[in-house]
Amino acid sequence: MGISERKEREKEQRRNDIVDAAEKVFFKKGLNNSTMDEVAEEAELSKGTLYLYFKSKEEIHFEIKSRALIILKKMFHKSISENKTGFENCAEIGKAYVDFVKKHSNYYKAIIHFESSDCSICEFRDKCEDFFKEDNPLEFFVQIISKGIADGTIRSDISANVLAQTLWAQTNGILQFVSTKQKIIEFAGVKAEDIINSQFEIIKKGIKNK
Amino acid sequence: MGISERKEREKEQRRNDIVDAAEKVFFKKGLNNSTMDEVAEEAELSKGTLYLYFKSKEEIHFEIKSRALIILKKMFHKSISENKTGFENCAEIGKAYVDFVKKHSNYYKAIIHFESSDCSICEFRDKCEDFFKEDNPLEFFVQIISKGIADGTIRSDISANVLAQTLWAQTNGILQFVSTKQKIIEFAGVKAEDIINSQFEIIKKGIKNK
DNA sequence: ATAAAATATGACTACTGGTCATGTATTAAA
DNA sequence: TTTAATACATGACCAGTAGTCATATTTTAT
Repeated sequence: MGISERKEREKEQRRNDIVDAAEKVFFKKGLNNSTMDEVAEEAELSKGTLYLYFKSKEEIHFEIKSRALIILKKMFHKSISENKTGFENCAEIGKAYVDFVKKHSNYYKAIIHFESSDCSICEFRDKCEDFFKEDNPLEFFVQIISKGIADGTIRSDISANVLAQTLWAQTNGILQFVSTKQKIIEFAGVKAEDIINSQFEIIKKGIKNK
Repeated sequence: MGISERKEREKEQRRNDIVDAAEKVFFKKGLNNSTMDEVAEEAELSKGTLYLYFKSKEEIHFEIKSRALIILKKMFHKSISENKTGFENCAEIGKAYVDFVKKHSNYYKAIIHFESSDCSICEFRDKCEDFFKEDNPLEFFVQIISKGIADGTIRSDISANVLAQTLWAQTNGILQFVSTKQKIIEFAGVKAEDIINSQFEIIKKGIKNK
C-alpha cells in the first residue's frame, strides 16, 4: 500500500516547508531576533505544529546548517577539474569555499554556529554518522587529498583523513575570522583578501610534496 | 583629595568581584544555563546592582574573555626563549596556545564565543582599539613574526601583520575544532593530538623561509 | 457509519534578562 | 550638628519567548 509512503512524503514535505519558512525569518532578522511565532506565521501553521516536526528551535537551525553543507558540497564537486593534480584540486576546493561564503553568507553563519558550539544535537551517535555521510563536504575533501598523496603532489607523511580535517578546521578559522571580525581587520589596516591569500600561500607551501 | 580615587578603586574592585562570581557560575553551569539571579546570589548582591556595573550579561561575559586574553598573553610571553629564532619562537607560542586550551578550557570557551560571533559589544571603536592594546596576545605575536622575518627564518613575502592574523585565525579554527568536536573526531578514528601535530607540521613548512 | 489514530491548534506556563520606583548610605554645604 | 544632595543598593516587577498540552479536527481503518 502506498498510503503510508505518501504520508511519509507529505511529512517530509512539511518539514521542508517549515525549514523554508524558518530560513526566511532567520536570514532576515538573525537567529536571536527571530521567534518561533514568526516562523509559524511565515509557515502558515500554528506554533504547536512546529514542535510536532522539530524538537526545538535549535533543531530547525541545525536543518538549515545541513542544507548549507549540501550546497557547499555541491560547490566543492563543481570546482574540481578532473585533469588536474590533487594538489591543484585542493586549491580549487579552497577557492570554492571562499566563493560559498561570499555567495551564501547566511548559510555560512549557520555553519559557524554549529562549528563553534558543541551543540547538544550533535551528541547523538547517528548525528555523528551524518557528519560523514551525504551531507558532508569533508568526506569529499578527504578523497581529493588522497588523490594528491597518490599522485605525489601532496606530502605523504600525514594521513589524508588527518590532513583533511586539519585544513578544514584551519580554513573555517580563517573564514570565520574574516566574516565576523571585519571591523577589527580593517582597524588593523589589513584587507580580508590579504588574509585569505596569505592562508592559501601558507597551505600551498605547507602541504606540497617535497 | 583621595576620596574620588578611593571610590574609583572600590568601584573597580566591585566590578572584579562581580566577574569573579560570574566566572564561578558560568564555568560551572555554562553561559546559557546560568542566570543573572544566580550570579547576583554568588556575588552577594542584588540583581539590580549587577546592572549598575555592567550593561548586560554579555558584557560580563566579555570581561571574562578579556581575562582569558590576559592569561593567554602572559603564557605567550613566558613561552618565548630569547636566544632562539623567530621561527622557533613561533612554534613555542603555538605550543603555549595548546597548553592554554588544555589548562583553561573554560576561559578558552569564552574566547571562542567572541571569536565566532560578531558581537555587538565589539562594534564600538574603542573596543576595537582594546583589541590591539594591553589585552591582546596578537600584538605580541606580530612582534615575534617580525623578529622571524628580520632574522631570515620566516618567509618575507607576507607582512608580519597579515601573517600573524592568518596564523591566529587558523589556529583558533583548529583549537575550536578539537575542543568542540571531540566526538566527531574520535568517530572518524582520529586523535585530537594528530590534528594539532598536523597543524604544526603544515605551518612549519608553510612559513619557513626558503 | 463509526471507532481509532494521526494531525493541528493556540491559550497557557515557566523562565529570565533587564528596569525602575523606592529605599539607604555617603558626602558636601550651611 | 543639621540638612540637602548625591551616589549606591534593592527586589518586586515587566516584557518577551521557547516550549507544552488539553482540546479540536481531519484522516484512515473496520
